[in-house]
Amino acid sequence: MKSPYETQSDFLKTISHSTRLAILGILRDGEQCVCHMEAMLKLRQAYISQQLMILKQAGLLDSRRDGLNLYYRVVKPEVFNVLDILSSVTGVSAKPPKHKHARTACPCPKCNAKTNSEIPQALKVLTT
Amino acid sequence: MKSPYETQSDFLKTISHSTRLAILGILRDGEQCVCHMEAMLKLRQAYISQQLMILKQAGLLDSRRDGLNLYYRVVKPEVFNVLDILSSVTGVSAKPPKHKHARTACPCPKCNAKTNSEIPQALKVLTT
DNA sequence: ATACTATATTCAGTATTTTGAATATAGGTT
DNA sequence: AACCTATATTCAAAATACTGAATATAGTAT
Repeated sequence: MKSPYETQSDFLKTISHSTRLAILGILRDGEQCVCHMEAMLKLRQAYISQQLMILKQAGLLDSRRDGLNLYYRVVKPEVFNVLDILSSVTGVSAKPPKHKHARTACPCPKCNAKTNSEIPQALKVLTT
Repeated sequence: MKSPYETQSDFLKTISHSTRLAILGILRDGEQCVCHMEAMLKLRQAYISQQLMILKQAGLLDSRRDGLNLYYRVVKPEVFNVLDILSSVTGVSAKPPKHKHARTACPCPKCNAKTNSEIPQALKVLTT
């Protein structure tokens, strides 16, 4: 039904949005939960969720639940190739905001892994 | 003023349009006049001109006049890299329509070069 | 069961993009 | 100058995308 050009422009349309590009940027290093993006991007949760749905419906993302948290990841790593080329064409490389600040703000286990690991395993068991 | 993500999404927005992708596809082999695209794409001239302006204002194209004809070309060849990656990500490669049919329909000197060259140079001078 | 937490969905108003129709212009030819 | 040809511009209607506000849901813990 769809011409190749339409298929391609549909794909481009789903990623030609600054928030969605930022999300993809965050997911470069692997899966992340929604609350993490919320902290990094400083945007409302509902809004981020909307953009995640758009990316997911387009088949770019998939998600995995772990307890209360949902971790999103990029399904096709080739997407990152597009982002790379994009940086070179536009001359600007969009790095996601620094982790440091956001990590403290995001409450998910993954983001707090480092902090938690400072608690010795033996002690950790006791505190649970 | 503009964040890197905005710059990138602006670029993506200008190319995420099937007609504009088709135009870029046609310009892969080098500059072409508007009437050529008109014949290849079978779209109205005014419409193609609009899309050309969008691409030009975005800094992707430039044009050169030769007599009555205006030849457009892609300024940054890196753009083609984006198109290539795009094909691999989407799984569809968008080839421009066959030359053969269009060439006869396009009246510009460039497209009729082959036909004209069949007329011996000496004779050609006489016919002019 | 109740309450809480992380995430999703719906809806509506606004802004932007798309597309077509009509018209304008600039350069070339006679 | 008058006319033709190739291309550009303007305008408006229709379609689509963006964004925010409010609300819903699905797990989890108590």
